[in-house]
Amino acid sequence: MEDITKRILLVEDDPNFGTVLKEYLTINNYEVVLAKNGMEGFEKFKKSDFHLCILDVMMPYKDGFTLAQEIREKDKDVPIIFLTAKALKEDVLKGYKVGADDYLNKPFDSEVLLLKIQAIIQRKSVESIADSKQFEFEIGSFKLNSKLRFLTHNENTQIKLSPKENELLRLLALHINDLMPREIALTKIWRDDNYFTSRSMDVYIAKLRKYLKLDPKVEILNIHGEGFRLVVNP
Amino acid sequence: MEDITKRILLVEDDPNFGTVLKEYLTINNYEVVLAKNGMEGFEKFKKSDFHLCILDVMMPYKDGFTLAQEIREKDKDVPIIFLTAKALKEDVLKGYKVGADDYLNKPFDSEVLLLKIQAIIQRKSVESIADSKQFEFEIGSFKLNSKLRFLTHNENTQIKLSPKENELLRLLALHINDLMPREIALTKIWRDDNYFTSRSMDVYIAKLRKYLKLDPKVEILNIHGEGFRLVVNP
DNA sequence: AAAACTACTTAAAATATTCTTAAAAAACAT
DNA sequence: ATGTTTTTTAAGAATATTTTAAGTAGTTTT
Repeated sequence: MEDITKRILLVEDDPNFGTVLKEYLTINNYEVVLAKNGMEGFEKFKKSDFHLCILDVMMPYKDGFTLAQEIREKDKDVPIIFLTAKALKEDVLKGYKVGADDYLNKPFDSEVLLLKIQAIIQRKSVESIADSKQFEFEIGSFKLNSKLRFLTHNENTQIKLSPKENELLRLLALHINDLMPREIALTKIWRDDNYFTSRSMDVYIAKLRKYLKLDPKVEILNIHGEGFRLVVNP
Repeated sequence: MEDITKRILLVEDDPNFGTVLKEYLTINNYEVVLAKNGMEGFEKFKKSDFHLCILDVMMPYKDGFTLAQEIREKDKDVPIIFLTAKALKEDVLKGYKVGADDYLNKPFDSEVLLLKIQAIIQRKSVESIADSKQFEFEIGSFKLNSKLRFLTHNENTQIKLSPKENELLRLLALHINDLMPREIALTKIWRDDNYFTSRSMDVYIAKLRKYLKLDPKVEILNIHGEGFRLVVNP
């Protein structure tokens, strides 16, 4: 896990509460940018790169939901937490619809907020392993180019991969030596996790194993009931 | 992030309402155990492991509050939601005194219930982040990797573990040198505490003992009538 | 010391999951 | 439209896992 300090955009129109919360988060090792309304919040969001946004719902000019929508247009993944004084059902629903990751009613326990921040940032970074932009992998004596969809062995043998073969091998490579849960592959690649897609995946695992036979040190192990593990033996 | 479906104990004496609510929650991806009175509710609670309890307040023989108290004695953390037809202030107070996490008046909006369930379970799971995932353990000259489900001895022997073997050894390791009560393993791993699951557990203890023979300093002791103890002798 | 209960051992039976192969269906390209 | 590639479905075989059973051994209670 990378160890850079995480950057938080905090949009809160109450200046007292805003600065106190900023202080508190800063003490707890986050880098916080404070904006005092939706307008300013969006400007600051565009100018920089954040790991998390904390938005007050009730703000003059531009409320938290509208801001969230604008932010979502720019970045569909950044986690958003709403702060709100009222716990109206419509609001909570609206929030989740806009893509909230969490919801906190004021007054809230600051320790809970910290834990939530931690959990949400961590979850997103785990999820984003799969959406990583890495397209080239070394797997034993193989090289996988998952952009051009081929697998090369020792510079001389080139195997063309079908889209599914390619994505599956890439996902295995991203988790190399570690567990690649069935569920992840099914939801990311097949977009559906059921009996038949799972059988389909098995068929693809068999195909990949056939290709990978060229290097006896490379194998795909099954972890019964959990998923698969691409290992490169020494 | 674990993705197991959350288990709910629902105690409701009105059989019609009870089954409908159970259906509704099941559709929304919870695993629901329904009990039709306080007595049965407590029995079912003791036998398994739940993420949330939903208790009707007005029930013959044993009311929701009394049941909640008994549940609290067994587990001081499990979230409890009360369902009640009347919204008497004393009752609400009594409920919170017993350790309610939330209160819902019948008739209630099922969507609201879902949101509350979601929020409460999520909050609790964030709070318990500390006791979360320890996946690697040293047991004498063994190393247990309970994510990849194997037990290594002196770097050279690797033993694959089945899911139950793995969970049981992990639980023993979490209580190392200390008592690991039968009841805990049965409710956490087998999710049911009865004669047969207990016999099944014995079989697994025997399997683990066989593996652990490689290091004579490591043993699983039985504490008659109580449980087991994984000890590492000097 | 006998009775009653609890734990241990072993193996077979029952279940569940994965692997293999091939054909059918769908998607894509010419 | 037709051939090619890719993906899904199917079904039986092979494995892996879990439960059940039954006899034995050990502990506690009476």
